Amino acid sequence: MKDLERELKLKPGSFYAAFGSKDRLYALALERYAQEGLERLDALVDDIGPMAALKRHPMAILDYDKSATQACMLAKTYLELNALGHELSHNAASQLSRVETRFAEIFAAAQVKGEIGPQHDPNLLAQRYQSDILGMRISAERTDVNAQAIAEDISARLDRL
Amino acid sequence: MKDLERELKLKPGSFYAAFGSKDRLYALALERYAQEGLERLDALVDDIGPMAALKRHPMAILDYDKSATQACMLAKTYLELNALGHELSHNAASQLSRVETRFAEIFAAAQVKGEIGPQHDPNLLAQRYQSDILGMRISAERTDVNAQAIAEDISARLDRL
DNA sequence: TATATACTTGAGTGATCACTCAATAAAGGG
DNA sequence: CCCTTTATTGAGTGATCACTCAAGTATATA
Repeated sequence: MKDLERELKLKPGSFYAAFGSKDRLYALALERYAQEGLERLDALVDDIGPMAALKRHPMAILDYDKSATQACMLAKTYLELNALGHELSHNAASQLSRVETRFAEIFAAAQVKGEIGPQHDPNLLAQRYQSDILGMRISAERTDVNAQAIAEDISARLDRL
Repeated sequence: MKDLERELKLKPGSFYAAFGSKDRLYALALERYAQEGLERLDALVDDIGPMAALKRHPMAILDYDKSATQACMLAKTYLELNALGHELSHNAASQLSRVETRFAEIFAAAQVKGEIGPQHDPNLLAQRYQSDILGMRISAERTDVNAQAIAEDISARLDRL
């Protein structure tokens, strides 16, 4: 809160008039975070098609704003607050599901275009893909792990579907 | 601390006499956590060999103590405390590296036995494997994700090396 | 200009945090 | 049995947390 007050140049009273509470603003931040991530993904799909977008997405995540924390804000929030039984863990969980659903839609689109065999379940592919990305993003925050190699491997694995 | 005092039946003074500080005990807990995980892994290797152990390990993690939090304590600690610049994030990071190193050794052993082709780098395989497991363990903490399917997929992928 | 309305201010509130320490009790040695 | 040492106790400390609110300032309307 101190950091926010300084950066936003809002005294506590103004902050609470504007946002209601720390948690309310945090919920908004979670939503925007997920929204912007999805927009970048959708832009990729529009540019290069569903399968190519899924293959490119992991590396795009690593390239995007290297200065910021690499691990997923939704996952971090979920893990941290689920353990405490905090309300906001539900927000984080539903945003994660929202992203997962979009992944599934893109896998399904790739399947329709024949880029993935019809034997695969797009929902399972999406869960595995999201799991891979969460792992990669944790790894990317470590200094002694080659996250690029992991991103490349995630992409390479999509070729073998 | 309240929880610890209640469970350990130690008043604050006794706690600090015994453990020094909250962080000192936490460091011990991180070490034990990593140690016990490695011991279960090594037992698996002894029982069924390196490659079979790596294939079985993901599902074994999900089976072990389902009542507890599924996400990796080392990863959770690292993510949470690295963001705050906290000392203990280094402890968590080095325990993660210790586990990663053990994975690499097991991959190397599998390679010696001819269960994995010689073109693979055991260190990279270990990083990707650990990343997969961290992702799986996050997914396992979500109620709407089929973590078993992810575990099976991690194993299945090892067959294609 | 006069007055009503909206926004801003920052000292202050109660709760909780990790932690301390003087007092007390228990254990061990001669 | 006394005395030294070691362990336990729990009220209390200062720091920090999210948050409040009465007072002050700016803005809009008549």
